Amino acid sequence: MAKEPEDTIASRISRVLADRIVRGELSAGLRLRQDHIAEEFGTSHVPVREAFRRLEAQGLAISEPRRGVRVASFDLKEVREVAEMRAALEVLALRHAANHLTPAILDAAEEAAREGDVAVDVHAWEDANRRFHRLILAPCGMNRLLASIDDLHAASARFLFSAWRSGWEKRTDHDHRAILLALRQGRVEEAASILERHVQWIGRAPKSAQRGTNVSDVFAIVG
Amino acid sequence: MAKEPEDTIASRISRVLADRIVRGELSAGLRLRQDHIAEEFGTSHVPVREAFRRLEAQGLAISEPRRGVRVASFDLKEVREVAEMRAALEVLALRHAANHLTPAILDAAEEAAREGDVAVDVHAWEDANRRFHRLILAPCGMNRLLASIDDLHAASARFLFSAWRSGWEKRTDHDHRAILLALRQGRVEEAASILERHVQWIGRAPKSAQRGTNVSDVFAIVG
DNA sequence: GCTATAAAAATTATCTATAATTTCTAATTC
DNA sequence: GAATTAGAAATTATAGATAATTTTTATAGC
Repeated sequence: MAKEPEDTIASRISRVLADRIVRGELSAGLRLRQDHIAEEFGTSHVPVREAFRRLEAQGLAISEPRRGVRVASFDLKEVREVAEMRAALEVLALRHAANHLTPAILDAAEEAAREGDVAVDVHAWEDANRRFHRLILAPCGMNRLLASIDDLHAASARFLFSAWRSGWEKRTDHDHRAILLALRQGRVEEAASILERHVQWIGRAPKSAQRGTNVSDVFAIVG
Repeated sequence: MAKEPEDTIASRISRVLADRIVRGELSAGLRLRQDHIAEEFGTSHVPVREAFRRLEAQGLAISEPRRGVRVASFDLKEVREVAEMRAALEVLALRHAANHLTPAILDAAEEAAREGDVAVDVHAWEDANRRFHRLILAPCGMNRLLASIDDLHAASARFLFSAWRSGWEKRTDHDHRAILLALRQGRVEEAASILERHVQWIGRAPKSAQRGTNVSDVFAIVG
């Protein structure tokens, strides 16, 4: 019982590695050695290589032929790029989801927002945040779009975790509430425009560091 | 000499298979048997499996554990989804590219538009079309965004080829010209809005078929 | 003739082995 | 002591082999 969604060793490895990269347990630039990973998972390196191809496509690893795979690095420019892509795609998804949003879904999203507010660490906050966004976007029923958004969200979360490695301050997210309110009242375009601004905020720091700066120097209130 | 960009057998295989799928030589639903492909390329099946993972990420193939890989099918709903994603992302790219567009680039794009107008078949037209879009978007310098757009463009081209399998009528693309004119005169938002409408046109047929319809029943003047 | 079932063939997923390349280490030279 | 180079160790990419699963084919029953 408790069957996993995907069955192959390769997909399991790619999921675990993606999670570690996003959480910052594997830091940018680190070499991913196929034999070592194979040994850890008790497999040969063949499925490991397949997992690498997946991570590459997600933008979490980069592979140079004959020279191995390393954890992708990311600078502020890329974080902003991801934020803008997310803004564009989430707005699209929300417009299509709007008609299919039920009160039950909006209530669940409200609950996710509440959980974000009381989160005790950045991981709990991000988990609630991701649930919020997924809940209001999933009803669009556009699978390719949702998959892209998921990948971009992972990249954003990676930045979030790396920037917030130390310390966590509780705060209330007004944007999420404003989005829900607009949606409940049928003001879809207003919800979309708050969402757009909300997501674009990522990587826009108060005291903005310059290009090429290491990401962890910067702070951003993110969603 | 004449070194290819990527060196591994897996990447070569994935490029060739992607091209065949897009051109319709491998039709939707067809099983891709790793041993057969391995034999064709004179390799073992290991690099073939890696190529499969890449195609999967591009949305050109779907893989079911233990049951093999098949060419992804696509219906009108998915074509429209891709069109809307492309519209959203190309607009984003154009806004960022606008400041970096030189007269030389715009001239090259004009030339690509001209080549599209005189194309003798759908493949030549699509080639010119892709060059046009790439030329005006690439200067945005956002690699992840451009890679996503490329994948979406491939999906669009696949639809185009499947819809146009028989017959080709010459036609002039006014949108491309209008976009260039607006860009030359610095009216970026106007160019973006023409581009958005232009790309969204894909899959919007004159005599629109209903959901679940086979894609090749429908016609659309696409970009 | 059609459906169900069982055996055979084909196919996938993975492991082990190997050649080629890269990276690391240490000795040698200036 | 720093830079260079030669050799050793590690690593990648691919091939070949194998167990498990799925698909196909052929057969038996109705």
